[in-house]
Amino acid sequence: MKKFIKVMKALSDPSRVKIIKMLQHKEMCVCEIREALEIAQSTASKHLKVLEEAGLVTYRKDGLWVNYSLSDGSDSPFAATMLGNIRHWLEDDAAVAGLSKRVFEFQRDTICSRQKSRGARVNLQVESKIN
Amino acid sequence: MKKFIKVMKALSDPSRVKIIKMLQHKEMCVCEIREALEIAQSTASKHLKVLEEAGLVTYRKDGLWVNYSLSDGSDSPFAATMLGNIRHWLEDDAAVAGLSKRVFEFQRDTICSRQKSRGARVNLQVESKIN
DNA sequence: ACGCTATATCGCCAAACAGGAACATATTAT
DNA sequence: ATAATATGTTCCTGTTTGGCGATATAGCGT
Repeated sequence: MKKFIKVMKALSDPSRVKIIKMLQHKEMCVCEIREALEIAQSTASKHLKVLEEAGLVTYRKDGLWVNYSLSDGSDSPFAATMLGNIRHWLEDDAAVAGLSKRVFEFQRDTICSRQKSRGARVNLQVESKIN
Repeated sequence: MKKFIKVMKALSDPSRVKIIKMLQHKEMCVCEIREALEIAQSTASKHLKVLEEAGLVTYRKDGLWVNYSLSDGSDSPFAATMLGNIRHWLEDDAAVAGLSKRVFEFQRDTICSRQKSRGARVNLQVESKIN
């Protein structure tokens, strides 16, 4: 029961559901998710922890970055089934559709300060938050 | 999204999940549910309202009693799918299994003061709570 | 080694929530 | 009409939760 409740609780928050919907399209690091949902970094991190503990997402460390992706569901049959359901669900939701359309625009190279390729800095959002 | 969140929130509480699992076996009135879960009447009533607003259960008034049963899911596709999933899930959960086994022992005739048939009063629980 | 940076964790606050007791409502029986 | 009673509603309380800022941690480049 506890595992089931954990999955349901994890899916009871719009931000977390949006994260799941975005991860359907690509692996994402925390800063990309933060940028997409326009929430604080600590908030994004906490949401991801909740999803991870429910068995809905996994992470893969790549140097400084932590790449989150949907779990294969081997941890929790509840999580596996829910991920399957949610894949089809909410496609017509305005917020979800908007994020899905823009999901490939959120790239760590342009969002975060440290750039793998030395392209121009376009991280206006980050700078404005500092002031 | 709001409807989806409502269903997930409704299923995020152990008491509500137990109610769903019991309703798989039979229609139940509030006092039977209260007795089964050992919670206050107001708490049971509130839980049922949450489930009803999520489209998971319906009620049918029968005089003084209100009989709750699982929704057919026509209101919410999310609710319909979840009810289908939960039907198989949690069967091996200790608390759920215990309730399923005893679900037919919780009868309004013996639990509540007013008896349809004028059998002996066996509502010891209610009386003890009054003292 | 040292700074820089992406992420995790901690402390805090406000809102939401589960629980119960008390009260309000509606229906039945006398 | 009056009493009895099953359920809904309204407070109140303690706990949980989502949000943020600040700090700690870990890995990279110099």
